[in-house]
Amino acid sequence: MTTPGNAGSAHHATATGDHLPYRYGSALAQTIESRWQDIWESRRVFEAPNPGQPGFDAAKAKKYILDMFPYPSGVGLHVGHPLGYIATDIFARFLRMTGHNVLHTMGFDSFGLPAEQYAVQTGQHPRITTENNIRTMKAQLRRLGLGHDPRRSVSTTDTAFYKWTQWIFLQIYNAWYDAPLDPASRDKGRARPIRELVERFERGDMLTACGKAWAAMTDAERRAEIDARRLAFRAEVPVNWCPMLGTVLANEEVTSDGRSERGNFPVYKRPLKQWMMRITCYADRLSEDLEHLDWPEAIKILQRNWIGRSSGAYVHFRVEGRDPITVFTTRPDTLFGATYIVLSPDHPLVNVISTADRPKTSFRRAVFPGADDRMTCREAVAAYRLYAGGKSEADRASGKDKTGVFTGAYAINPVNDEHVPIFIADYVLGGYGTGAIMAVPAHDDRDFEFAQAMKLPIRDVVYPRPIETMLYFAKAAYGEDGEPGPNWRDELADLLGLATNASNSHQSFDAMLDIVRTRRFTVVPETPGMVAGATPEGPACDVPGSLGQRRGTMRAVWLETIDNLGFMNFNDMRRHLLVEHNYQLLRGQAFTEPGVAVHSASAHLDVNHLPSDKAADRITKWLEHSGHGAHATTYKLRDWLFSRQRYWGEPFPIVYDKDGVAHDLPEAMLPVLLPELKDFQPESSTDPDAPVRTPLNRAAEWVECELDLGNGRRRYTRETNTMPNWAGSCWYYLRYLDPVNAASFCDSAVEHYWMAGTQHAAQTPLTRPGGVDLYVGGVEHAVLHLLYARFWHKVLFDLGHVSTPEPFQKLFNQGYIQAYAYKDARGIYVDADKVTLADGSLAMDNQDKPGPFFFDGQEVTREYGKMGKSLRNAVGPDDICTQYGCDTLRLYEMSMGPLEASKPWNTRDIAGPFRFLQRLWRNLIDEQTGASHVVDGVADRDTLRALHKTIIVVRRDMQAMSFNTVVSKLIELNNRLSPGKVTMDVARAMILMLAPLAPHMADELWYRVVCKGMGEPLSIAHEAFPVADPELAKDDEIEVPISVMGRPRHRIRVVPGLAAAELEAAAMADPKVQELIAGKVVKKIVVVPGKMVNLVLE
RNA sequence: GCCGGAGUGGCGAAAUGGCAGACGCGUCGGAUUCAAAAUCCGAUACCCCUUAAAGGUGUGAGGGUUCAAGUCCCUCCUCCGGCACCA
Repeated sequence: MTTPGNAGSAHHATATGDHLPYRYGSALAQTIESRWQDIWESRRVFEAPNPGQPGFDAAKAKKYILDMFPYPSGVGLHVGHPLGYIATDIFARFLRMTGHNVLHTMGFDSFGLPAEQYAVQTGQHPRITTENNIRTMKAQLRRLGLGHDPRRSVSTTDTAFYKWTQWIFLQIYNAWYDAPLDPASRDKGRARPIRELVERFERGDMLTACGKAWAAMTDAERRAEIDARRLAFRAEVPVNWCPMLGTVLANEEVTSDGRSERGNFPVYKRPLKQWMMRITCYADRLSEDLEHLDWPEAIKILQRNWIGRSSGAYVHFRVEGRDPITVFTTRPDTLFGATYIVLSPDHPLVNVISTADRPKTSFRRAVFPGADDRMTCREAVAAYRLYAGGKSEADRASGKDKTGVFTGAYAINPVNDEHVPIFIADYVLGGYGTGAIMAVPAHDDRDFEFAQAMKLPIRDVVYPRPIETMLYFAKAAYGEDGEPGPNWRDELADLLGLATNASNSHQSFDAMLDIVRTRRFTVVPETPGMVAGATPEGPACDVPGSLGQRRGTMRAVWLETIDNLGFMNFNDMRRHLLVEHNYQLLRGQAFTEPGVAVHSASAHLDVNHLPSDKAADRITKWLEHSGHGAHATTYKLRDWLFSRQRYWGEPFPIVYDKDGVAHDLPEAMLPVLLPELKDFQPESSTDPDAPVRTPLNRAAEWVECELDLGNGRRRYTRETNTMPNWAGSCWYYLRYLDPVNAASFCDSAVEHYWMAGTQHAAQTPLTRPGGVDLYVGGVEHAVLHLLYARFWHKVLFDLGHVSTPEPFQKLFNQGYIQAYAYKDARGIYVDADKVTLADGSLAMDNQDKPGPFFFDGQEVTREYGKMGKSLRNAVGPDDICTQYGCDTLRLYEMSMGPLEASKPWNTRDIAGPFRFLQRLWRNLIDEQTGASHVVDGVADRDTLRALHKTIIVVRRDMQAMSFNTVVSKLIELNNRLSPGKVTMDVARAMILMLAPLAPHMADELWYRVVCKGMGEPLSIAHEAFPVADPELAKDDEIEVPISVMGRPRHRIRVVPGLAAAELEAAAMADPKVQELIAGKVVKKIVVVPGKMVNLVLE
């Protein structure tokens, strides 16, 4: 007999039979959940007061728990989205119950493309779409029972919010980076207000870039000087222009095959005047400050790689009659091996230096499709540029064949005054370093390939120690051109044995060769057993036997090595190493590791025999002294492109006067509101060269404005670009702290309180970066949001607006929820929830069945991937909440596995957590009457022990956010209990431990069981979490396994806490143990008190 | 190619160097029921065996360290993620 409304299919939540009106089923879960969600809201259970506000308790420690800012999508959430939200909610509830002031809320990153796209299609204003979406999402989130402070919720599209986004932009605009003069200094510099820059110029403390005295400069010159230093500035730069999206994109938003991350449209490089953020000033700090953050190591590595710090030197190569070419290298120690120079095809000097002749050269002048030796150098350069420009990013990445052309010009290597040819080639990138390199083919893979393609010389300047030894031997053993002795291979092998031994690094080659030669005539006493000790070759290798035998073995190894090097004979070796310096060419591969400098001496300096790092130091110092270069650190990170040609974003608080000069608006004029528009269409185009016009250009009466900026009312035009999506998410976590403050983006005292670092005894102020205590989100934001937000935060820190140098102290990346997806014959994804098996049953309900699968009568193929819209395999949380209740959904999502792991969704598995809740309910509640049938009194010893053991591990695992094991421990405890027999002490503790995980049921049980259904129903969100009594958790007796030879054979029962000797005695006294070792000799007994005994037999 | 992460029953997964597979799903058996669903109880890594006992094997592969390895070290394979001519 079933209740009509619940007569679902077999896997649906249990029906509430008429005879059991209070069985925990889908309907009861719904009732309980909405009832408590209402109570929480009306009683304002989760409001977290700020210091000074009513209800604030200064005695408690604070915790700021944060979820990554979601975009309110129109299609609603799927069960993958709330995974992190549920986890943070559980953790926040746990913290609340363990005596913390917890700030946890949720807002919306609501500017962005989908709402605008929808507006373009339907004409509905994006604000309306956005507000609808936010409403839907809030309702969905509410149904999950998340304990957020609703007063703190903000949306980036709120004018009261974006007023402050604009204000922060102005802080950045009105700041410059005061970098220390010495780049190696520990002081990394900081942002300062522009005002201080002007003061320094006025005082003459700082020299202007143009070289003129400040007082002698015109207004326009002064403005140019300042504008060139602002942290937010406009520049004509080659940008990623995506004509289909009608906007430019940041580097981070372009995929490696040159398409837009959003929409997968082609992206073109095109010079445009754009707003930029000088994030590169912070590259060093952004990289270094990662060290003290409690973030997953993988994310730190991702960010470090993205910032791409590399340290080396700039080297100036003179060019006769022209400006010198500056290259950047990370290997200044290889400067003597630079045999040519390569410029990127778009390097500004290319046109200047390429010559109009057709020189005869020992190398090939041009290698690329269409190369023609009848061309002059200049013609070849032009042809090559055309060819390289036509290559897409994808072509460049895939095609590893090196191409390039000779410019006809030569540069002078400062270290040896050698003339080296200058090439252009597209393997050198314009945007990195100086857009020019010195090529050291012997020690760089790419240069090696290019040199081979162009038949350029390859000269070794770094050898590993053995090759350096051979070089010495080739030179000194028989004179520079003497005949080798008959035993040269044996001598060399012995010398290599000595020279490669670390303890001989201080010995000169001469001395070692001497040892080799005298030893050959020394009779070695054949004394077996003489193993270690001081021998001429230092500590011997591990080969057993006599010294003579060991020498023989070492020599044999080195003889084989010599044979494998590919030298035909001694003279061949001498030719490659000593005369031609082209061993790497012979080997067919560049040697890119550090080693020892060779062939690196000139009239200016000599670094031979120095290890690579020392040689690099020496050469860099020489470059600096002689004015030919300087130490340098460069970064892959580019300045952040901050303009978008879209409607639905924050307007810039910037206007231009009739001369096109930018003026920032005063704070009193904020916010600059978005104008109303009818047509939101960006001017998308398939033509990469189409003119760029933004939607805001169409709001003529908004663009043209008359303002008084301090010098009377004048006409201005407004900036018509908008800010990128990332702007709001760079600082939203600060607005949560003080969401309605009209006077400031965030009150300073409030900011100090919530953003202060979590105190650890071992941490000094330097290693305590402070910030949000826990930030949970997906790994996809590793380099975009997390880098931009850190950058803004550091600027705000430098300018004194926030108190910590870092925004997010601890970061946690939750894994994805994955699911099966299905493709039809055309390769198009179909709705996964409609795919059936051959017998007509839904594939979703039988995930272990291998198929075949059908959709709409057609066979489809199965794949597996991240749940989402694109794979059409999303499962909605609302459906699950309706069938089982959100408490079950919460438990299921937590019990799937570790939070950080990606794991497959399997609807069928939800029954497990659901049954757990049902059993727990039944254990405490009479399903007939709905009243508590918990008995008064205290549980028996065994149950009490189980309870306290559970409390111990639940607390530990909650702390570690290991919620999957928390769930299983509670299930285990519950499985010991029976309906109507649970005592109040156990029931109480059980309910409290359940409260963070399944808060609705916990509150309901508390009311029915503990309050006995009397009085106002009140939430237990602020009750104290159970504390274990270690005495009660103690065992009377424990079982200790006895292993023989590492294999468990038997177990004995003993009282806990036995010392090793006692445990051993107990084990040996056991008759079964005696039987196991009967007739055998016990060699050793390993005893781990409380754990195990292992008997080692002969 | 480089940098990360991961490989444990039919499935999701547990396991401070100390009894591998907790807990859940599924499956099988039983109880309850006129019957079914739901619920409850029991079994469930594999091999040998009628069964049980006893034994053996087993954490991607191969080596090593250790009294003892899923866990530590080395080599390799597979999958997932990121970067990719960054000088």
